[in-house]
Amino acid sequence: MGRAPCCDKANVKKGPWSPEEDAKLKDYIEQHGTGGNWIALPQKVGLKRCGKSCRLRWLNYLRPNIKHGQFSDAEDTIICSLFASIGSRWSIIASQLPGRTDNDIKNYWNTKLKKKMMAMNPSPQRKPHQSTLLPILQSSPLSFRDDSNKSYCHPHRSFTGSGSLSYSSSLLSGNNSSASADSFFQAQESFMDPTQKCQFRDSSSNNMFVFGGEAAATSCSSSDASCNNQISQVMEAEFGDASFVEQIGVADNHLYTGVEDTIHKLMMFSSAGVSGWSDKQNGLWEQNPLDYGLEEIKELISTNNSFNNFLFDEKKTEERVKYY
DNA sequence: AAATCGGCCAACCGCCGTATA
DNA sequence: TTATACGGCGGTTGGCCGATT
Repeated sequence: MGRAPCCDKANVKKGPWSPEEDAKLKDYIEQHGTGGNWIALPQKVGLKRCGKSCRLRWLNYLRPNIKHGQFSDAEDTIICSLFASIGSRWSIIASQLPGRTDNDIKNYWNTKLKKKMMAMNPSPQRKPHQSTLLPILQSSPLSFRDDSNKSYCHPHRSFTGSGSLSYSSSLLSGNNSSASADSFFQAQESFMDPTQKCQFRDSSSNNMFVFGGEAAATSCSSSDASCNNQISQVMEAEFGDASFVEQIGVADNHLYTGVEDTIHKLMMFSSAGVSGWSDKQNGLWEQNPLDYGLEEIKELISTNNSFNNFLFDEKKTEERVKYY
């Protein structure tokens, strides 16, 4: 036999929470905690609510340090890069944005950010060097730095090269955004040594991103330096340029290893396609993975159990978002 | 001033994996 | 071992509110 029924569905209140209900729930949890049992909680608190409803209210609204309101450009960037990598795994994405809830991010994506992206890319037939992410990156207070203090920037581009190299804001802030976009990515592609690592730091959040070179290559278990080029090809197919940024770590250690692992596997996945590997026995690939656009990749992620397992099972518990 | 529209967001719904009796 | 509740998640809905006509 199973457990007793959780609550009398006919006698639970639905709809918006009153300030009195909020206060009751908040006071109780602050004094006694949840007790690890949400279903029993409403009765203890004296609320005619379903336990699930209490849980949601607490997690999305009442718990401490919840951030409401405007998302920063840095947050936009993180959301976009993670969405591109792992799709609509809102809880994982939320784990990278302290104070934000999965519900918040989901709403923000569905109502604003997605439209922002669509507006930037009205046609699915994107031109080369037309980046979905660029305008968001453009609006971020970015600076680039050379990880090894060695200058590898293009000599004719306006970077400065000693230690902390600052990216010229003039490239990003031009009136003609598409022109500056092209300039930006052409510049990046031309100066980047594929064996080197290029990082940029979002100064507002102190998040560190890495694209290109060794960082990506060493994330690839095959130690194949071409891995990085291959992930670039995948990203190029989707974004129209090879400059899509892989977030492989953040300075404040908020990034879960599970996410890193997912991105790592995404790289392996792209690498596998190039090397001719396929998993048709499992029905995983019907075509060379490099022939998939990112939307198709995300579709695969969301619908194909094999791929889902491939991406997530190993570190499932690590990926679970900790709300407390 | 009233009606309509559209954006925003809190909350609900339903599914899935896990825990438990 | 099995049936069922629980916890968690993503998708969707519906009401509120400000902007526009």
